Amino acid sequence: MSERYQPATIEQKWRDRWEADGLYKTVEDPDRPKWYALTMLPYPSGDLHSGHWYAFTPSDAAARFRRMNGYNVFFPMGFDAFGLPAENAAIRNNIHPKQWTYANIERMRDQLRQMGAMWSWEHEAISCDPDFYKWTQWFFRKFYDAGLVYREFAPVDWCPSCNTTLAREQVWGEDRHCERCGTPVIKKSLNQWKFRITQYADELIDGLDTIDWPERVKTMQTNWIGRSYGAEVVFRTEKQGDGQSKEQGDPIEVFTTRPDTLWGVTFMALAPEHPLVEKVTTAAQQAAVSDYQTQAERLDEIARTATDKEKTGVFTGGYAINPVNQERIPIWIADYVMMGYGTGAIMAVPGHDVRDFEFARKFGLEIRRVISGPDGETGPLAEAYDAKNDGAMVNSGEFDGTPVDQAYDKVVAWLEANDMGRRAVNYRLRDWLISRQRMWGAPIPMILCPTCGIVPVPYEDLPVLLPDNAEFKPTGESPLKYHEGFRFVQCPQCGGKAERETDTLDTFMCSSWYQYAYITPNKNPGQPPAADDIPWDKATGDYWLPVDQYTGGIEHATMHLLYTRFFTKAMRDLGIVNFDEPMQRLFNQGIILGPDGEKMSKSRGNVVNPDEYVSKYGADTVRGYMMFIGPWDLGGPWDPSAIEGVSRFLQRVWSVALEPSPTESGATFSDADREQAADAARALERKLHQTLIKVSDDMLNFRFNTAIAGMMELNNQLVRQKDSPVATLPIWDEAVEALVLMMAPIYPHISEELWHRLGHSESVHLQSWPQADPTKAIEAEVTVVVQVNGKVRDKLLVAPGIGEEILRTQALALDNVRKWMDGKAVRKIVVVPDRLVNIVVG
RNA sequence: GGGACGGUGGCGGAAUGGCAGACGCAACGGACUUAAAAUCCGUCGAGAGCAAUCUCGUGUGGGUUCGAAUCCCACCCGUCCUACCA
Repeated sequence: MSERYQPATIEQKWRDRWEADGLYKTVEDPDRPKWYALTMLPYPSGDLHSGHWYAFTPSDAAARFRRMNGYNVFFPMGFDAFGLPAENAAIRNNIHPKQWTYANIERMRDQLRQMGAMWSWEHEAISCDPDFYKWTQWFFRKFYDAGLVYREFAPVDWCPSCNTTLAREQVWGEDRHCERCGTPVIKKSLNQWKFRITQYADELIDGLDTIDWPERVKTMQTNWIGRSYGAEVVFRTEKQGDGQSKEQGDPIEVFTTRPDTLWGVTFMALAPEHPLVEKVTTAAQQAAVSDYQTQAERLDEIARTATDKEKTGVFTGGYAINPVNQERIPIWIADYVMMGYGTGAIMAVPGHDVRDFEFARKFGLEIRRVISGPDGETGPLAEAYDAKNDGAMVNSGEFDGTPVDQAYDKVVAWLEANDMGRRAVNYRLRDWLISRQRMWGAPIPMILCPTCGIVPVPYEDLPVLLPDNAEFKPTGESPLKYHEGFRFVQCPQCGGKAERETDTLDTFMCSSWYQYAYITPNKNPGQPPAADDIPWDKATGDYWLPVDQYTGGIEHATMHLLYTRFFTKAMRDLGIVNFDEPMQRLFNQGIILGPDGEKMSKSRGNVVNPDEYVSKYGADTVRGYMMFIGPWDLGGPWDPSAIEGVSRFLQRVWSVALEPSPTESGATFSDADREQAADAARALERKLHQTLIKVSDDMLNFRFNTAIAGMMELNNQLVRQKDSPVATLPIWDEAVEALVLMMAPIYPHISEELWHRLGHSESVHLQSWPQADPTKAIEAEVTVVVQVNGKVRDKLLVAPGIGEEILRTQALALDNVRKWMDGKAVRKIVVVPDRLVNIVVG
């Protein structure tokens, strides 16, 4: 009797051996197709949790599967190590964020190794290493030189709890809260650095067609960028003082998606903070307007309750002239107009826009119909009519009668010809705000000189190092501002006294290029990054890039996944890479929940610590369980009892593979037994090849749950025949070995142990994936269902590929079928070969 | 308000136009055991029947089809995303 499966005794042994043998070291090999498999890197928070196991172990299985299928796989790992938790821990425990972070990395590296994944640790990259962030700063500098960076004094989103500004993408939900801590953001006006991501808006949408990413992410990015086609129309304000005058004053640009409704404009509305408000407001309305502006500003500062959508606004007393018909229309201010979208001013068409309609009705403004109804109605409107497909223009002068589907083109052409406006595209996307007022990030390599203005730190002076002795006071300004040695410098241009920028870079900047850092991490250690260099060894990068398969959570859909695409496009334009998209394929795994089906959280007390399960069942069982719960993209609750199933499966495989064959145990078989075994052997061979087909397909498509089910079925068949003469035949060993090979990607330790115990000396992870022979998978007999009027009444056991005529005849001869036909006339017989016969009578 | 995804046994799920419930968990019955655990064998959608077998059954209602969990239409419910986007 061989001993039982004891994961504790084999798992550590094999991990040590793999490392000693350099089994997972990456080498370039021009003879094999390359495969760059990348998993979103973790933040070194201190402990590996269930979510890490759920994200990392299936992606490891997929990478291992590729490797067994002949790919030269690059599978690196690293740490996204800058960021707020380190700084908060620093404040709490009075320990430098650097110490806290590196201690956590040590700890997490050990925990990660327990997973038994095939990461090539020699390519590890850590974003807070100076040899990493010198390149992050280099990118900032390159982008600055290319005109993709600018500094702007403008209102920005500020998280009062994190004490820093946030990018638009980091502000979530209807209450506009901080993505990290949940605190509602407020507005502040500050000098901030931004990336011109909007320059790439079109390409960021259109490029989605060229990559194999989930539709969901593509939709989210497309909506986030929010491209809409329309027109810019220039209205002019009426000069102050003379109510009758039609003289034109200041231009007010508006963006509209419906230029064909221009004749229905009955008022204008400006965002409360629109710069022209001051100019158009009359003395009589000044007090009311100021009050409203103060109130609107307060609304930004208080948590917004967007549920209350009652329209508010105030008349400025000013008027504008509608360029298409010279009508004089009142200018209002209203907080439903956003300064951050379009031009911050709208032409209001109450007849055909719900919001304008509500506003007009509340304030008694004119509601005019300029598009006829679906049945040609031209009468007054009881509600806003948003005509898109039917109707025609009315009350619109020379355009009356133009059908709406032609209206846009005709009106825009006319506007352009008469210099009143032009075709325009508008985006919801804002430029990426990258300044953070915190110290645990890469310093922005800029110097502000009273004489020369903004001066970038010269390449040869990079990196701008973070001081190890900075205070970490969260004051709302970067703590680096209080570090005099850091803050005060000589201007590199004039040599005079100057100050460093003390803000640091958004950590999303580090993760925008980390996939490139893995290629040759920490290139030229200790050396400044040269302007004409790139952050990795070019030849190695040419071999591995771009990423073939990326996996990670969907929560980054409009943050990291958008930023890294922007980065790659900007890099391409700088000649750093020669492709358009950083990641060819993307798979989003789901979220692992607590046993109660709720998101795991300390406050709920439903956090599952994977380490407990690893020490009880072993890493292989936990890996298998993660993949067996259900489809990987679905996630789901951690069910502590269901893990038993995977554990039992591994136990059974262990004994099936290692227990002595029946004859070795002293059993004897008669000739008759052996004859019967021949049939059973063919059945086993069939099952084996059917399983190979199924599991190969499932593994390729991340369907680990059904792949595991397939292996369980094969193993169940082996268990049933363990004591029969089949277990003495060559097919038995073939099936057992193939099962062990199929298990290798998901269960790397036990498969290695079994492989060696089965008499092999080379690692199972260097073997090729077992190939299915489709001819051996064909069933000897298939069950053909016989239906009468669509209901199953009997079954036929026939040889596969049998002719339709024979099937028809045999089906009609069945007793049960004749009974249900009840002597009625046959109207039709549907035959699907190898599947069913349906006899339609009546 | 808009968008996406989903709704199948007690539970996780399988089946993407052709035998609904693979695989696993839980439960129940049995073997082994002094006993328990572990292991092994068996049962396991609901209802009727001694049985062969029959009826019903994939959120609800309709439709297409010889045939629908699967395709189409309408609705209900759930989850996530997004939101005064002009």
